[in-house]
Amino acid sequence: MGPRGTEVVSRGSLPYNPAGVVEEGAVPELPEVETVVRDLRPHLTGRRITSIESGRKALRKPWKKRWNADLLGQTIRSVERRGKWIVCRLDGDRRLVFHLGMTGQLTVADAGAERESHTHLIFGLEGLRQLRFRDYRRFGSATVYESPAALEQFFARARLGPEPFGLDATYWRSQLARTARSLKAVLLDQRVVAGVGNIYADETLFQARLHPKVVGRDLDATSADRLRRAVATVLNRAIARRGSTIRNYVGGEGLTGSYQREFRVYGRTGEPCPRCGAPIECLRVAGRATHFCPQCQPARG
DNA sequence: ACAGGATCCTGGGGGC
DNA sequence: TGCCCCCAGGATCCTG
Repeated sequence: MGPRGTEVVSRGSLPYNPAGVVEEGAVPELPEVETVVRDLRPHLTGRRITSIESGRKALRKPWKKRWNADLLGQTIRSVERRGKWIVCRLDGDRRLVFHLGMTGQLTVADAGAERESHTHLIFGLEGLRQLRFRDYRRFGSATVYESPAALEQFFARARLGPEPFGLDATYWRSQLARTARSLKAVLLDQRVVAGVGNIYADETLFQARLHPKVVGRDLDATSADRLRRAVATVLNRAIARRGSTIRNYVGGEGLTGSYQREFRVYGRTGEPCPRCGAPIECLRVAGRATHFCPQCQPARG
């Protein structure tokens, strides 16, 4: 049994409000996830989990009932980011891990605050606060790993690549040199570098002045280095703006990001390139809508 | 091994 | 007005 005052609630379904306004999240890539982590950290660190409520609808990975008992009464010791994953370290060495998928939101709210639709998990915290996980499209996940080794095994099995900051130049060049895939596909591949999604892949390629369809192994060392630096530059700039808000994405404190105002190419099809004025084009590359400037990002060169 | 495609999911928007 | 279809794109599974 957990400490006094704790409870496990798993009532099968949480209040659902189909008429409620769905606030579509931004696509959470590294800058958005980093913003959420920074926002949540002061609210979660040192807080004990006093109750857990899980909804009936399954997320990408189903929440296991036994995790309720596993986590109850445990204290959150730290909140970190790894790629697009959010990792909460608990005492007892367990890890509570979230992925926001496409539309996930992780926020701290007062226990009495209105429960919004598509809320799938609620962790009661000391001080009548709650950690809430919403995700209307349910591409996100919440998972518990029994030990740091178990979490590392999961990342290893997924072959999660290195963080995009301070990337080793030799590693980066070799990753590009060994692949026949497009640069767009390489940037989206979490095994090569962790954290980049569709928006920042396009912004990165514009920053590096490289065409998204250029094949990795065709890239010379100078261009490869330019791309490596562009990834960090673009992501850092976005973090400084608290990520991008498209429609109603909110960070962990309910605040919006502003990087979307600085998109150079993403979602700007037909608009003039901010560098040369040529109309931005949109192609399907690696299965994703891909925005680029045909003048600044020539297909060959 | 590698690359590309299908799958999951929901709401919004365009076409007729 | 309503229906149908497509689109958005994270990770992961499947196929060639």
